[in-house]
Amino acid sequence: MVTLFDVARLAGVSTATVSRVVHGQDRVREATRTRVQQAIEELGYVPDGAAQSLSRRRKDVIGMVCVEREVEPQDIENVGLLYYDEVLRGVEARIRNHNLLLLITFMQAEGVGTPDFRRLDSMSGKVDGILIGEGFVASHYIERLAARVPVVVIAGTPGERAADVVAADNFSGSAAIITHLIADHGKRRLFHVDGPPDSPDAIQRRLALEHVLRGHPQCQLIGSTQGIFSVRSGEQAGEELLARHRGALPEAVVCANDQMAIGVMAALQQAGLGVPGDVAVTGFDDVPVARHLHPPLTTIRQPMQELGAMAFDVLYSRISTGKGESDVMLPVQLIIRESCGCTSAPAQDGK
Amino acid sequence: MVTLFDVARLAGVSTATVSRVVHGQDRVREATRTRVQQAIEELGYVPDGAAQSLSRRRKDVIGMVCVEREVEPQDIENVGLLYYDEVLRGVEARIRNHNLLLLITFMQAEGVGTPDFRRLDSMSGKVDGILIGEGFVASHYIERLAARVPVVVIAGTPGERAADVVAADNFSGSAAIITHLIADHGKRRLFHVDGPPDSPDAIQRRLALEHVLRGHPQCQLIGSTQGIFSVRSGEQAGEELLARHRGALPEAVVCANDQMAIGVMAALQQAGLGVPGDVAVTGFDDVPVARHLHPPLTTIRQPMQELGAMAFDVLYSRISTGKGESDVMLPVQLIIRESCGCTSAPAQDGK
DNA sequence: CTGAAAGCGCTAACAA
DNA sequence: TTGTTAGCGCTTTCAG
Repeated sequence: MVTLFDVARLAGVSTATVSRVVHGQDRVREATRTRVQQAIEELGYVPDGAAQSLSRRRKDVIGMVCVEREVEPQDIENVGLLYYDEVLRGVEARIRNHNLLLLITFMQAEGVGTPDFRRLDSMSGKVDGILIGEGFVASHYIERLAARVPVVVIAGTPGERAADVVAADNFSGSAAIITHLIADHGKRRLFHVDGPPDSPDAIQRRLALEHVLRGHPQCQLIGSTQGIFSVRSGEQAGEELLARHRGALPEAVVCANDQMAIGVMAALQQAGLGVPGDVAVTGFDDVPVARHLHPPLTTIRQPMQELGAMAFDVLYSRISTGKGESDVMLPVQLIIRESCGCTSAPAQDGK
Repeated sequence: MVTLFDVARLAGVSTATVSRVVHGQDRVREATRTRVQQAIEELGYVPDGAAQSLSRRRKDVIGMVCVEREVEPQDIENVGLLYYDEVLRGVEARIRNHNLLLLITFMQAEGVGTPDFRRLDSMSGKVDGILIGEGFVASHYIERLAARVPVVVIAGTPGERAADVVAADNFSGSAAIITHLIADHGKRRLFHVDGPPDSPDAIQRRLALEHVLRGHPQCQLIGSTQGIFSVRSGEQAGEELLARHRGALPEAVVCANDQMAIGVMAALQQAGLGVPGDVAVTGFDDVPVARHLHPPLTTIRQPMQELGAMAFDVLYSRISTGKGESDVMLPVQLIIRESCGCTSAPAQDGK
């Protein structure tokens, strides 16, 4: 391995000088600089990250934990992936600008057992701060991490003790889409495909549903079922709905996310039902494929990239200044397409 | 920051002993061990990764470079994401078993300019080995990295000088799907939506197309256009096709990947054409949503997770033993659904 | 403008 | 079984 020392010897200077030219900060005589640079080039020298981190007391690496709910590892459906993709993009964009690197790890939501635990600890020793990709990691867990490095939870429940939280305004979004169904389409009989009970996002969305229904006594929730945010679980929800309410179908199925909406639509169409003709369906998130579905999915756009970017900003500010904003909420947007019963997508769609 | 030394002092032992109990390898008297563990617990000690790496001369981190082609940063369509998701899963599964961590970075394919270059260098100083997520990074680039750590290229062109290459059998897959179109559906007039010119995958797939056509003189390629593997570029390809061949449509559109097939189908359907009624369409990759499209997409399944897993295995073997397999090719599978004109999906579909 | 030298926190001989 | 100690490669005062 080529070290600073090797370069220094070849260039006939001290390691301090080499370090200076590598970082371009301090003033070094032009002649010396070029000589050193030649040596660096010739040797193909690249500084050792571990040594730098140790010496600088700073890793220049941010950790991101992506929590997965998947139970059946063989299931082809990708659960939270589309979600993380987008969040990740937002984070990455920022990371790049700050010349940091991203250390990433996936974790099972359940089985918060020893192995995953140890992985997180190990991560916490290699990064300057940690982003938790979804807010349903146990608080004591978070506290343990936060004892070592700053932690920001994305899509978590505001009020986390040891960490900052950045989330989208799920409540308003959910209320908006349900109100659209009721007020603009006159839907009365609703069916709800809920998300996992421990998901802060799902909780807010459900609360909004209940809130809106309370304001519209003429409407009723004819049934509901719980999924795990995956396409497959949406399909199952659709089948269950069919089995239970074949005789008197709901007028609209409100899904807690797009993936499940995809599954529900598939199940409905499989059974020969038309969407939105026979039953309207709505999602939440506006994943990239939502607009390409048949019919295009009416949903709520979460600013997922912004979520990632904002989470990073908060984390970075904690890291560098020690200060941050403990609870940030980002606005969402109703995206009207056709699965709700609207006939053509208004300009809101964005393109 | 809590250090080994702090723990040692609190427990009344030397740092070496603490190190021993942290790693559980060496023999330590039971009483001492518990005393040390209590101290660790009390202080919330977690070893510093940088110091460990420096001392052990090993980072326990694998780097992964995801190359993106995206030109317009504002474009909502996610280009290679679905692809990387799957590959990443394969890699992650292995990483996890080996108790390593994953350092990940995204890079623009174009603009192989200074900024990205520096990011890669910086990564190479923080990892034990690097996985390049797609094979169209310039060779001299790869060589530079490979001078420091082992490098494995996923979906690259076999024969890379400085690195090992792991790829799917694109040629056979492409040949199989086109042959299906010609032999089983009697398609004669084909249109090709090609991938980026510098993509090894796209090159193999195109070569297979030419190869098959050569064997079927009665068939003709009525036109072709080049996309960048994104949904948007597929849409544009579809529009272009429509503009150029409205009068005499092709019988089938062969797309170099699923994303573009999605775009093509959207454009065709937008124009009132039926798929596969008026025009058959095929993809390549079998991304998770392929089966949920309308019609379900006939495509080639690349074993993407296996690609990632295999790439990791090769890399790991290079890292630990210095030996590896320089060119590995994984088999692919024809997935017949409905977009090719078949009426129902045979059992091949997998579920 | 450049060099010498003291660590950063941990590991791993080697001694005891 | 436990302690001592010499680094790992780099940054950063502090002198010169």
